[in-house]
Amino acid sequence: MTFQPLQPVTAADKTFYQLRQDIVEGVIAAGAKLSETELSTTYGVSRAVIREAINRLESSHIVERKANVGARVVALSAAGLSELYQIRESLEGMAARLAAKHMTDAEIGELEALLQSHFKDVKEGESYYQEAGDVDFHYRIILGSKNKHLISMLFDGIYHLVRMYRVQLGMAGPRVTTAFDEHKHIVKAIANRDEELAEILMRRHIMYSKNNIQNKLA
Amino acid sequence: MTFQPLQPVTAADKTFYQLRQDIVEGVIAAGAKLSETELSTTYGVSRAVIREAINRLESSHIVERKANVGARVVALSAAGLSELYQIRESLEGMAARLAAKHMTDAEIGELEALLQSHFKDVKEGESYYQEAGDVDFHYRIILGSKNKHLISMLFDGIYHLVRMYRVQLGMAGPRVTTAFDEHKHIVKAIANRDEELAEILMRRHIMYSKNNIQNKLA
DNA sequence: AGCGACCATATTGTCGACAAAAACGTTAAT
DNA sequence: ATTAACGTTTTTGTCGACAATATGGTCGCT
Repeated sequence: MTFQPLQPVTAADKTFYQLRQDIVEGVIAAGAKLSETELSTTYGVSRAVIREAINRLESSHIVERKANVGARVVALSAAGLSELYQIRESLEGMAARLAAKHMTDAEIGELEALLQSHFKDVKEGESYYQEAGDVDFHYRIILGSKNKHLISMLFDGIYHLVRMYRVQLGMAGPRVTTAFDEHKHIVKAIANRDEELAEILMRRHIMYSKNNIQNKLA
Repeated sequence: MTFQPLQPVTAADKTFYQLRQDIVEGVIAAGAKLSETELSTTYGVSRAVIREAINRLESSHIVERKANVGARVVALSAAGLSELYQIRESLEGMAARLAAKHMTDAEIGELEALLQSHFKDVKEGESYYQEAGDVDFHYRIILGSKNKHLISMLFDGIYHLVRMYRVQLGMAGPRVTTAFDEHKHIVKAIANRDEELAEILMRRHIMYSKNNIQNKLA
C-alpha cells in the first residue's frame, strides 16, 4: 500500500512524483545539485515543468533552493532525523487524539481488522511489517483525525522525508513484535474514545521508534 | 514587528509576498478565483511569475488549486479555524517543550525582557498587545525550538492563515491581561527548563485562545 | 420545457527564446 | 605565491506564443 492518493494529471504532476521517488530512493543522491536543464533533458520535458516540480519538492522540504543559484537535494543528518521525529511525535500524537474523537465505529473496526491481519503476518515471521504495515497503520490514524491540514502536512511533507531516511540509511526492522503491541494499545485507546491516552501512547510509540533508529546510527 | 525574514530578491518573491498580503488583508476576497492572466496584468509581471507565486501560496495552504481549472483563495469557516488551532496546539506545544531544552540563557533573558515591556504596555492600557506583542512572543519561542521544519511550518504555513482569520473575521482582543499571565507562566517554565510544564502551559494557552475566538464567532 | 450533444470561448499547461545573475577561469599586480 | 579584477561561460529568472483542457452557450431532440 503505497499512497499516491491523487494520480497525476498534468506533466508537472508526473515529473514531480517521478523526481520525488528518484530522490527518496536515492537514484538522485542526497545533497546533489538539481540542474534544471539537465533534468529537463533527462525527463524529457521543458524547463517550465521541471521548475514547477522543483518548487513542489521545495514545499515538501525535500530540496532547498537559493535564488539565482539553484536547488539541492537536502542533506541527511542525525540532527535532521531527530527534528523530523520531534514533529512526528507532536503531529501524530495530536492525530491519535483527534482520531479517538472523530473516527467512526466502522473505521475503528477496519483498523482492528488491519491489526489482526498484521498479527497473522508477524506470527508467520514476515518481518517486512515495518515498512508497509507500519505505514498503513499510521496512515489510517492520521486520516482518522479528519484534519485536512494535519493530513496534508504529514503525507505531502514529512512522510516522504522519513522514508528517504529509512531507505538511504537502510533501516529495515526489527522492533516488529514490540511495535505491534504498541499499535494494539493505541487502537484500544481509540476504541475506548480515550483521547488523552491515545495521544500519549502514540507519542511514546514514535519516541521508541526514534530511539531505535538512532541507536542504529550510533 | 512584522516578520518577513527573507527579503524578496526575485520578481516571483515580490509578487508572492504582495499576493499573500493582499489575500490575508482581504484585498482579494476569501473564496475568490485567481485568474492568472488577470493577476498578470494587475501586478505587471508575466504569467510565469504569477504561476510560481500561486504555487507557493498553495504550499502555504492559502489557496487551493485544481488541475486545468485554476486556483481559488481558501474559504474561511469555523471548522477550518478549529483545525488550524489544533495544529497550533500540537506544534507550538512541542515548540515550547523544545525551547525549554534548547534556548540559551541569553535568549531566555531577552524573552523575559520582552515580557516586561509588554507588562508596561498593558498597564498603560495599550490593548493592541494581542496583535503585535502576542505574535512576537510566540515567534521567539518557536525560534527557540531550533527545529527548522517546525519553524518553517508555522511561519510560512500556519501563521499567515491564522492572521487571515484574525483580520477578516475581525478579532482584536481583549483577553489581554489573562493572556499576559499565561505568557508569564510559560516563560517561567522555560526558565526552569521544565519541558513538560512548558508544553502543557502552551497548549492550554492556545486552547484558551481558541475558545475565546470561537465564542466571538458564535 | 427539459435534457444532451456540439461548438465557440476562455483559461490553464507547456514550450522555446531572451535577459539577468552567478560561477569559473584567466590575467595581472603586489 | 597569493589575491584582486576582469571577461567568459553557464545557470537561473522572465517573457510571449502555442497547445490542451475546461467552461458556457446554442441548437436540436425527445
